[in-house]
Amino acid sequence: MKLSPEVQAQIQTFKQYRIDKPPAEIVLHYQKELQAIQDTLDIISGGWKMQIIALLCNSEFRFSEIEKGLPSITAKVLSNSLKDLVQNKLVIRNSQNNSERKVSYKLSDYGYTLVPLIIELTNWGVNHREYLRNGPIAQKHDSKSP
Amino acid sequence: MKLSPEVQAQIQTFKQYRIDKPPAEIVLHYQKELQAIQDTLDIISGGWKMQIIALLCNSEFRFSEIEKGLPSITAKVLSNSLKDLVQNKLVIRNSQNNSERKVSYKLSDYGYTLVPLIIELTNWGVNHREYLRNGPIAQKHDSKSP
DNA sequence: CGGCATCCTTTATGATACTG
DNA sequence: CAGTATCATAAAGGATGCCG
Repeated sequence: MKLSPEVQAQIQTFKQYRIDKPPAEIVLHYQKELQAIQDTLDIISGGWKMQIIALLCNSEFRFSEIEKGLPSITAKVLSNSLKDLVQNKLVIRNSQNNSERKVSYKLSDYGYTLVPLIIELTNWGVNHREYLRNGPIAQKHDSKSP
Repeated sequence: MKLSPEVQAQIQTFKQYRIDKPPAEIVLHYQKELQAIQDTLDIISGGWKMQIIALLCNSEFRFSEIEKGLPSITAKVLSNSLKDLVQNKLVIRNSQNNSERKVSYKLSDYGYTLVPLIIELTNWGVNHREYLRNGPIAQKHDSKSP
């Protein structure tokens, strides 16, 4: 686990910021944040949505291309996920010359606002693999060595 | 939707970076990233985990305090979630003087590595509420006005 | 090709009750 | 207080087949 200095600072801020109140009030104080987290997760979690979005970040894909790209997804789940994403305005469905035979999907501008989140998800996942491989001890040594 | 200049730059980078390859190869190229995203989501999604973590960021809580803090969670789900989180080394379970009557949970150092993710989840959720309220048109005007 | 309909299995969650 | 056990239900996911 190598954390960038900014992230370490971010974490330190989080750790040091303490509200001097009983738990119940702390909870109250963070209601909105917790709700926001839930809102986001409701949209992106649940199956494959985030992977689909991550794929679409990089190119426009057709239905079957996504299907092949995410090998263990089924047509039904993909279909449902895409429908949700389109409804949430994150993804744009393009049926070329009205033929249902040639449909492609791409991220909307709004969809691209998820980029920072995608980056964090990716980073953490990559780090986590490392963490699992190296064992929990690895981050013990001094991080200041040049 | 107001996006910070850095985020806008980030998004631009993402949008402009294109691999000039057929979709199948793009997919191949991103396999590892997609896997990482999935890994992360496997750990944090599924129920209430992220909210629990977000709560624990701010203080040490006892079981019943979390239960009250997340009003619609049930003891069973909380119990399972905590067990998973402890197993993934994100949360530390503290049973004071071995009495099962007084147990508290807090984030581990490793758990704190989720902070950047929590921030992004929160940000996006907050923005999304705004987006839903203002309608999708709001981000149309020039972002450079001082 | 891009799906939807159907059926079936698996998982997750809820309600309720109970224990050390 | 901090859970576990049990039962019941809902929701998600897979398999298969069909259609425009």
